[in-house]
Amino acid sequence: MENSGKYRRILVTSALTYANGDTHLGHIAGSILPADMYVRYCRLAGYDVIYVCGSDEYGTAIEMSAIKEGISPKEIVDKYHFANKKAYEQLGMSFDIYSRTSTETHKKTAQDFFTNLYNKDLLYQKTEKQLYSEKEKRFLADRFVIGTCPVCGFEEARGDECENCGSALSPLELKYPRSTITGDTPVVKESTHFYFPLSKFQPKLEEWINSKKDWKPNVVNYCKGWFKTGLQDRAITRDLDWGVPLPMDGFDGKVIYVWFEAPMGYISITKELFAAKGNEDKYKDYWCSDDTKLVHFLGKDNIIFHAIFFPAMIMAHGNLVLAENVPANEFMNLEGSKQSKSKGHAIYVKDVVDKYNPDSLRYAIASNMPENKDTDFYWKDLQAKNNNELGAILGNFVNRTFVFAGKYFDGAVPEAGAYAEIDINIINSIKSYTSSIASYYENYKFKDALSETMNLVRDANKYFNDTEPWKVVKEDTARCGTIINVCLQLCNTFAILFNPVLPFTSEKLLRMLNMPVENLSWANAEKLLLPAGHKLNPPEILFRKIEDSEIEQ
RNA sequence: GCCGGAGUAGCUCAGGUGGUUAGAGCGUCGGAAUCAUAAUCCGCAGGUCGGGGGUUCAAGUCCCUCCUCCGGUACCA
Repeated sequence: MENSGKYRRILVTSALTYANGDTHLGHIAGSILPADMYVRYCRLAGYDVIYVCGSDEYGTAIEMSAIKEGISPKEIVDKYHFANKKAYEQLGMSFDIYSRTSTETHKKTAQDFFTNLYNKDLLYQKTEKQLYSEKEKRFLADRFVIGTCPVCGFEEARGDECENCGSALSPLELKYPRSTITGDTPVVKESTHFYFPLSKFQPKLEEWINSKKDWKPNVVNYCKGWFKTGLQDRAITRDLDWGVPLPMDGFDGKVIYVWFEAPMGYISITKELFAAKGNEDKYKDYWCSDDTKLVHFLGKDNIIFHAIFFPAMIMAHGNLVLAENVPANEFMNLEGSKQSKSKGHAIYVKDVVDKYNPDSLRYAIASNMPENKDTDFYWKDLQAKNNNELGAILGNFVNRTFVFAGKYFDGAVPEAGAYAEIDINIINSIKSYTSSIASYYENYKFKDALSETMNLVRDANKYFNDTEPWKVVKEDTARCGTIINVCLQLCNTFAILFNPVLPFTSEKLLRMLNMPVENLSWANAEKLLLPAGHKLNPPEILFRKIEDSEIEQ
């Protein structure tokens, strides 16, 4: 396998979920499901892999949500952290740990990181004018100031941009500025912040990105676009209450800026994972060794942080591993327009996970994953994929096989006699599919992996049709036994090959086959593991039909 | 405005370095089959590849231009 030479272990992350709202299918499609499929594949392949994720809990937007809902930031993040953690669990996401950034471990990790750079003299301070609300006693982020656009005179222009004429603005340029929260008029006040010298790292970053020949072109080109304009230094502190305080005296009311501190969550959460196992220092095996393959899964809105900012921070730090790949996805829209928390146009996991088979949701999303461009999720698509593909092709094959075994072979695996050519062909195609699917997973081609897996099931149905066991059983029971034996072996293969995308179905199938979960390994997918005489459990329906009435909403 | 991505069959999507009749799944229609959750299998039909211009023996693919959508644009993360 590809990582057996250079890499000894794999560290997979999904973009941390910002804890100011419920997670929706857009998050799942962009950064969570592809990572989960990849990780599940890696486990089956026998790799040493860990999968870390969690809630991103600091920053202005959390404070604003708190004000809006009339509760404290802590209450906000508690509410959404646990809600989202549960939602992911219900969808079968197999994080080794799903934690959060408001922990002591994270605070210490972020502060140590800051101190490390500070002691190397990499950071510098700069004083700038900002808008300050006397009433709220806080500095206002650009987007929380509105006023009259100096260019076109639009009266509702935001501090960062005028929606009317499209001009990029600074809040100091606005005429008649006011706070979007209270409406009061802010004053100009000076504040001193630490800056990270991003510009210094541009040559190293360019060299690094240019060496990545197997990255997606959209990610590479996006970065090159930033290089072309020239990277600028960036503030890494903010005047805010809700965040990680600076690890030094004399900076009261200043916290580490969330863009700088959040990605360190990957590190602190890994620490937590091993601390819980009694050896926190083991995190270093993953974060401080060159033979770790670090893979960040995320949506396109996050490319800048994972392909430029965070790598630069890691270069500055000097003792951490850089990403081996950043397979960014585009967005999954809903019924033709983008999903958005603020507009309420989204499918929240919590609202659908009880209504539908989680595997059907996973399948519908994975088979239309936005790997190359934005895609659309349609309810009728979920229904069609569930009924016409999962139910009709996979469910039906398993069901017709099990019913046959029950009816004619006493619910046990019949003996396989001499194989006919048609038997040998399907057995051989198990092997070739197993290896081609593996290579799709290795290369982050999840849609291809999935359609290839379904193709094997299509072949299986064709095999069933062509061998006509319902006729053969009347003339030649032994031959029929061979056919059903092959079909049952195929079911066992499906339990393994579908595990990355349909984990619940995979388990169910194994139960029906009366096979131990320990058998779940990629190497076993191409083996004919079911011995003759092996007793089967009664079949269950794998995918119930979704009726028209259920999706009309 | 600037940087990056996208626009391909009724629907959802694939189509490194330009090369014979542009692919798949689903849907539609026709046929076969009847073991099975009326589920399967075979076949037909369906596209002037966003518009316009150019390079070339040859363009979905390269160049120019225009339109539309998405992301970023450094203080949302």
